[in-house]
Amino acid sequence: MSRSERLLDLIQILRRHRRPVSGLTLAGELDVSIRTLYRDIATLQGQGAPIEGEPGLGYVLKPGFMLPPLMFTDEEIEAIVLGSRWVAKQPDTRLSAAATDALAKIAAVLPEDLRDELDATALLVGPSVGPTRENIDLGVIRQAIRAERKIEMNYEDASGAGSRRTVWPFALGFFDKVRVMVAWCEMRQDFRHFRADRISDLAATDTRYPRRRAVMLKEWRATLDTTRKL
Amino acid sequence: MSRSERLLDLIQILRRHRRPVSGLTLAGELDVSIRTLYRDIATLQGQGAPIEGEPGLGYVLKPGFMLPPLMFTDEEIEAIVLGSRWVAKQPDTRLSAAATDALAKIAAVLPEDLRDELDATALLVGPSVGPTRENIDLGVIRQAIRAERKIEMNYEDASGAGSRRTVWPFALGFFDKVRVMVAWCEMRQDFRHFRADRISDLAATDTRYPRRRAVMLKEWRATLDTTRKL
DNA sequence: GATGCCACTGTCAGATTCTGGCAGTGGCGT
DNA sequence: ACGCCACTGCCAGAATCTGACAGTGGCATC
Repeated sequence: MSRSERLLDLIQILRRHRRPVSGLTLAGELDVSIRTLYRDIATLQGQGAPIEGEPGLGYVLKPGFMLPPLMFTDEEIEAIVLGSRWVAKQPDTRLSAAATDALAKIAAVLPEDLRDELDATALLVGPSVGPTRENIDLGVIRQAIRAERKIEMNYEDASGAGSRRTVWPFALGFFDKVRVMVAWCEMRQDFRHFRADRISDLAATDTRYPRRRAVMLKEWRATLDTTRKL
Repeated sequence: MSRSERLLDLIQILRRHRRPVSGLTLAGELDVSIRTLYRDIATLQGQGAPIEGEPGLGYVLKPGFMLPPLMFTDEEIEAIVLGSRWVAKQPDTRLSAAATDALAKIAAVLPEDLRDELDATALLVGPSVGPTRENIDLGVIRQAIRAERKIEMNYEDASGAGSRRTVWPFALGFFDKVRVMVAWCEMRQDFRHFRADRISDLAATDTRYPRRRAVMLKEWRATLDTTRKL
């Protein structure tokens, strides 16, 4: 196994363990000496991987994605740049910032001439359609979805009636003018769509909901096959 | 200089020369022997770089972007996935396909568990707002922008009057319901916006327009500072 | 068809890099 | 004080990379 393959492997092993892992354990799994492991960790950190080591504990990899070297065509890069610019114009500030950061990260590693080309990418996104009346932080919803946590909130349905609900969120839909949370509603015991601008007093809980996000997403999609809304 | 650095250098050198370059020249620039150069080329090709060698001519790198290993946070990947999904829903078929391809390329190099996570990314894009009446191929415009070529077309302005024009396209704006080409109009001798759904009989020419795309983009942006439309 | 140019491959000794073991430092909690 | 562990410098042996040489085959020119 070549060195670069081993480095990718190391990242995968770190991903699997969420708790800190001792260098000795890692060295064992990779079948190299502890000395080499320290060198590998240093190399990865040098490449920007957010690995942290604490004496007495071990190593932890902060959650994230490591992409190996990758080749894109002009059109593929244009598509990614355009898409990220669109996301950057969304009202969800954290997601918007992430899109900007991602582009900046890509630009940072590119040679100068390609960076200019990125900047000059001729695809632009128009302004978003007027101010949104969402008064909640979509970041909280995305966070809850990632962690598979229940959410409590007040919701005002189309008829204007309000209610407090506990839901299991698993998707977020981006429409032209409105964002919609898709969740299992404990009250209705069914999938429900919640327009973000009708949600108030949102709070993510620490309670994990009992089903897997990906499974619920699949089931919900199946129920949509006829209506085909998202 | 380490081997991996040299490989990146090699790609940059190939990028600079658009004509085929002989292996001997490349070896000279990298300060390695020709034998090593052949090995490096083989390695890059193995990593997916579209390098082609022709006996009697030399090597050419097909245009594209090579990204070195890169680390993204969860939110940054979510932003890229969401953005690409949005682009994939755009009516421009080639760009839409490129977005899908880009996502597939990223998914292909990811370990299985991360690939699943990508698929299960909980951010969805709503359907586009009804059928577009564009009867031209936006891909032709994007191609002309990249190559800095003039375009000839018929255009029907807001008042309904039609005219045949030659324009220098340098940007493409994506709004909620309509796409707009931004170009220098030879007829008006000024920047003009052209709604894609009012363009017909579009044809890219082989004539290169006399100014740089990036410069025109900058100038045009300056004229917008007050109105702030894109 | 001979010649020149060039991509491309196999082989092998020597240069270079990587690796493992060892010794030692320092932080942290028991 | 002790154990645990991250982390560093050093050095000899292992693994890899590199350069030189020899040779094949495609293509165009003379």
